[in-house]
Order: sequence, then structure tokens, then C-alpha cells
Amino acid sequence: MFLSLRAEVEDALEGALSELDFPTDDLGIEEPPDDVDSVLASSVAFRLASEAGAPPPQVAGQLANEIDADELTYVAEVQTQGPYLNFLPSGAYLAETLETATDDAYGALPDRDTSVVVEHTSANPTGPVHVGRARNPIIGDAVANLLDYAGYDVDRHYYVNDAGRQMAVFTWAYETFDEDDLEDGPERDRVEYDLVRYYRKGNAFLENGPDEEVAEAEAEIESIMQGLEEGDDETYERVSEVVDQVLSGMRECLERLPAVFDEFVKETRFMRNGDTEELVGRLKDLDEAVYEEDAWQLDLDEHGIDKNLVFLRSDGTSLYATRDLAHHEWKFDNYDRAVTVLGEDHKLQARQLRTALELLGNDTKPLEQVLYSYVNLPEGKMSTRRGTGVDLDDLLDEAIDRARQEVEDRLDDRIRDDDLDDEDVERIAHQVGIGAVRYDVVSKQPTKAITFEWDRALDFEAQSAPYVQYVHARCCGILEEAGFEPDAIAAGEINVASDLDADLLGTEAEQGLLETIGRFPAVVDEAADDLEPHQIATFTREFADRFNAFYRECPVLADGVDPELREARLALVAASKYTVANALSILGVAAPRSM
RNA sequence: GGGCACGUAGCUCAGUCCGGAAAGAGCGUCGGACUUCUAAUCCGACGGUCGUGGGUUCAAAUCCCAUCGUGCCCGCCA
Repeated sequence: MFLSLRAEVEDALEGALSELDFPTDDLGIEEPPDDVDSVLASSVAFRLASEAGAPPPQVAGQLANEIDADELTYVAEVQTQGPYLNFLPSGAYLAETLETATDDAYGALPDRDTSVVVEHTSANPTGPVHVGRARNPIIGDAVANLLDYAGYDVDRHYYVNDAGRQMAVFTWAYETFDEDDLEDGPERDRVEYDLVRYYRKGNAFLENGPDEEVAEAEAEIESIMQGLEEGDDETYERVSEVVDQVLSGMRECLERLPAVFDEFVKETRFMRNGDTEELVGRLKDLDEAVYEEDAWQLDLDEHGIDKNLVFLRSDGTSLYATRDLAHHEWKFDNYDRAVTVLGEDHKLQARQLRTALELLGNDTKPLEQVLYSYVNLPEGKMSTRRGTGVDLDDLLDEAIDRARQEVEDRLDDRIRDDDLDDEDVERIAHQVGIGAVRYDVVSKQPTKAITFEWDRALDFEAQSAPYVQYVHARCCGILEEAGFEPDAIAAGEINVASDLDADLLGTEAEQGLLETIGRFPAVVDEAADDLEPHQIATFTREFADRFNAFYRECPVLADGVDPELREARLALVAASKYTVANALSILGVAAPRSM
């Protein structure tokens, strides 16, 4: 609805400008500050002042006179305030917003008939997922949800690095060492915690072991790499045994968030189907291809990248980057757009990838990257190989424990008489605990550096998930109290009369809430365009503020409330419920029925 | 050394792409509000040379240049 309003305002303003012979290239449309009544405004008058030979406020007046609000559907009135033009929403705008928003798909944009693959996480299958990487699945999942909501046809991919040197090392270590060789037991009863011990042991051995034995190990590792390159089935099986086990454990961890994938794409796929070999041939034919120190590389100096892209080692094996080129051509063949969520430390590689893809004749516009900066510990970087870092499992466990404690502490002074049972407590603990972790990550611009601190990551106060979740629970509480079935609320099947009178919602709190609800689809649209899910988080906070003001000032079910007003307010609560539930679902944060 | 990102209140962050309404939240501090749909809430107070210096503009946190600080990258690793 907001989108229609904006279109209408743009049209009207453009018409007025051309009528007065002013240029129409910049309409100066903006959203006014909170203390202004309008929903949209324009600052064009500033720019026209010199051309018009009149001060801005006078120009604004001329424009306002030129626009006949009676001919507009969603605009009730055009006012000037100094140099600004303010467009006030009409009753029809608010009524249509209310009607549109009382729908469980509110905020979802029309199908764009465009497919997009969102690749995220893609952590090497070397061990437990740690917090240093946790931004990736959380942001990635939200980006995918966001695009889905914005009308794209989304596939979520995890690209599995199962052909790199690390996996060869892991496979060798797994086959070479026994349980007896390992110092400690697994930190957790799950397969990747078990196997990572071999990986760490292997790496330590390669670093500090006796030279002769290390040389033998290196020879074995080299033969595994060669086997993979040649597409040897037995080697593939050996490596797969490690990869598949570790990956299954990591997957379980990610599902706790939950971050789920449509497909785990293994890079060996592009070696075994011949794509990599074919691609290497094409790379060698490029003008930029050079053969230096027995290795094939791309000299990208001319393209502003001073680091060569090595695509074939001197031993003839391909590199991650080589296979990733084949991987991306495959994406281009199968999707209209390709979005990758990756750490800022991969930025240079991303530039090399894009440039090489261009040189190979691909149009790389469909390829977009969302970059985030790593989460570090106060004492430094997290590393799977060295075993430094906080496991995501531990963070989630702690978050749930603290949330459970919170719920139990509050149990005694609950006003609401809804008898939370043990199951509810556990449900709330999970929803709030995990929600808080996700919200904390997804609500910030990904490019900002984060240093991990337990208390900060698990702060339930602040501008956190529980604050927004609580609004949802309040909506549900009111709806339940009004007689709607909890199950229907959970399923989003709240049926309120659609012919009710939005004019009844006349207070500032009600109008402000309705206007905020009306902006939601536009926020989804813009956030999706920018690939910035944190815009949705910012919106949920503004929305929660508005809702709380309404909650404070506008009783819905109290005895003195007129039945018609009660219905209208109930519809507003239902619309609020859908808005906040859907916004939270984009963020991947649970919307609790009660808390 | 070079490239990229970040720098807004004591702390954590919106706002920056696309310049416009005397800089907005939360936490913390201080003071208030539960016989009323859930107080994980709300109201009020205190708190800011938007890193610094220049420039462009009627107008700069926002654009340009320089500079300082922090992070990341500059492997035949991923």
C-alpha cells in the first residue's frame, strides 16, 4: 500500500512540476521525521528556488496549490511546512493498509519469476562450527528468507570444499591415527567433535613430527590430491567417508539455528564431471594466461588486481579457485541471479573470481556478494585447526540456559493467568535464547567488526529479539483473550471482519502504528534490493516502539470500549501480529505465542 | 609498503549507497508507572566538536581530497 502511495505521490508531484515548467528528474521524495504528520514528503522546493527566482517556501506553496488532493486516492492533503511538501495519508490509505495487512502473507511481494541461488556458510568440513563463522549462516539464511519474501524463487546452497588440501590432510590423519593417539575425548557427543581430533592431531604432526615421517605423510597427502584430480573412485570414497561424516554433524548444528539448505554442492562434482578440466583449457587460451614457475596462472594486472590467480599447480592439480570458476558457470547456467555470503577475508578472491569469469565470457552482473567481517575473540582469531574458539553449539546451549533461567525467574510475578507448563518454558527458552543470538547478529551491518563477548551476545535487554518477540506475544495474548483459537493464531488464520471502519482508529498511536505497518512491504522491497536483512531488524524495532505506544494508550478489550472500536482495534492487533511475525520470520527469529 | 572496510553519546548500534525538517535508539546512571488486553513493558532526566583537517553545496554524519586510529587481505591454503 505504501508502494502505491509512493507511486501516487511521485505521479502527482511530477505532474505539478511539469505544469509549472520545472524539471522532473529529481522529485526529492523522502520520509519525514517522526514528529511530522505526513507519511511522505518532498524537498524539491530547495532545488527550484534559484530557477524560480523565489524562496523555497514560496515554491513549495506553488507546488502544493498545483496538486489537487481530491483527485488522489491515498493522499488526503498536501501541506507545506516551510520549504517542505508534506503528503498526509487518506482514510482510504489507512483502510486499505488495514485490510491488506490482516493476512498471514502480509509483506510478501508478488512473484518476480526470477530464480536466485543464495550460497552461504560453505565452511570447510573440518570440524565443529565455531562462532567466528556464525555470522555466515545467520546472515545467509536471512538474505535467503528476504529474497524469498520479496518474490524471488530461492535455492539455498552450501558449497562443500571436499577436494582441497585440507581434506586430503584430514583423510590421511583419519586413516593414520587411532583413538589411542589422541590426547582428549571429544568435547561433545557428535561426529564432527569426534573426528576433528584427528584433523588437529594430523596438523600438529605435520608441524612438529620427525622430518622423515612428515615427508611420508606429505607423499600420502599428495597421492590423495592426485587421486581426486584424476577422478579416481577409491580416493573419492576415502575422502567422502570423512567429509560426509563431519558435514552431517555440522549440518545438525546449523539446523539448530535453524539454517537449512536445499542442496550441498560438492566441488568434486565439477572435477568428476570434467567441467574443471574443460575450464582449465579455456583459461590457458586467455591472453592473461601465463606459465610461471611451472604453474599456470592468470595475470590480472591489467584488470587492477596485482595478485596472480594460480589455476593449476606445478603438480598439475587444480585449486579451489579453479573449481569455483566451474561452480559459478554452473550457477549462471541454472539461475538468474547468484548471491554469495562470504567473509571479508575472501574479498580479493571474490574480485579475482569475478574478473576471471568475465574473461571467460560470462556476464557477471547476476553475481553479487554479501560481505561480513569475522567475529574474533578478545584474545584473537578462532581456528578449527588449532582448536581455539567458541563452538556455536556451546553458544546456543548457553543462550537457551540463560533464557530458561529468565523465564523461571519471571514465573512468580506473572500477571497473566495462562499457566505455562514445562513444555512452554522449554519452548520459550529455545525461541528466546536462539532468537537473541540470531537477532544480535542479523541486526547489525555485516561489515562492522565484532569481538565476541558472552554477556554481550546473550544480552536479553537492549534492542534484542525478546523485545520484539514480546510484542508478538502481546498481540497473541490479546487475540486469544478475544476468543481466537491459539492454534488459529499460530497458523496465521485469524479472521477479522474486512469491512470495518479504519476511520475509527483516529488516535495518533493507532495511526502511527497503521502507517508503520503500511511501510512493511516497502521495507522488504528495499532491504531485498540492497541485500540487507538488517533493515528488517531496524524496522521490527520501530514497529515494536509503535505497537507499545498503542498498547499503552489504546485498550482493546476493556469494558468501556465501544464494540465497533473494539473490532477495529482487534483488526489492528491482527495486522500487527502478521507484520511482526513475518518480519521475524525473515530474520529467522521465532515468534513466540506467549512468553 | 599497497588495496579494501570500519570510526556517530561512557558502552552497543541505527541513520551514510540516494545530501535536506536544530543528530536517533538501547544499555548504563538518576527519578517515576503493575486493583487495568503479559512490567522481557512504558514515561521522564542526564549524556554527542558524527575520528581530525580541508573542499563542494542554499544545505554535509551523508559527496570529494588529505590525515589519524582499528580490522581484513596481499600463499602453487581455503
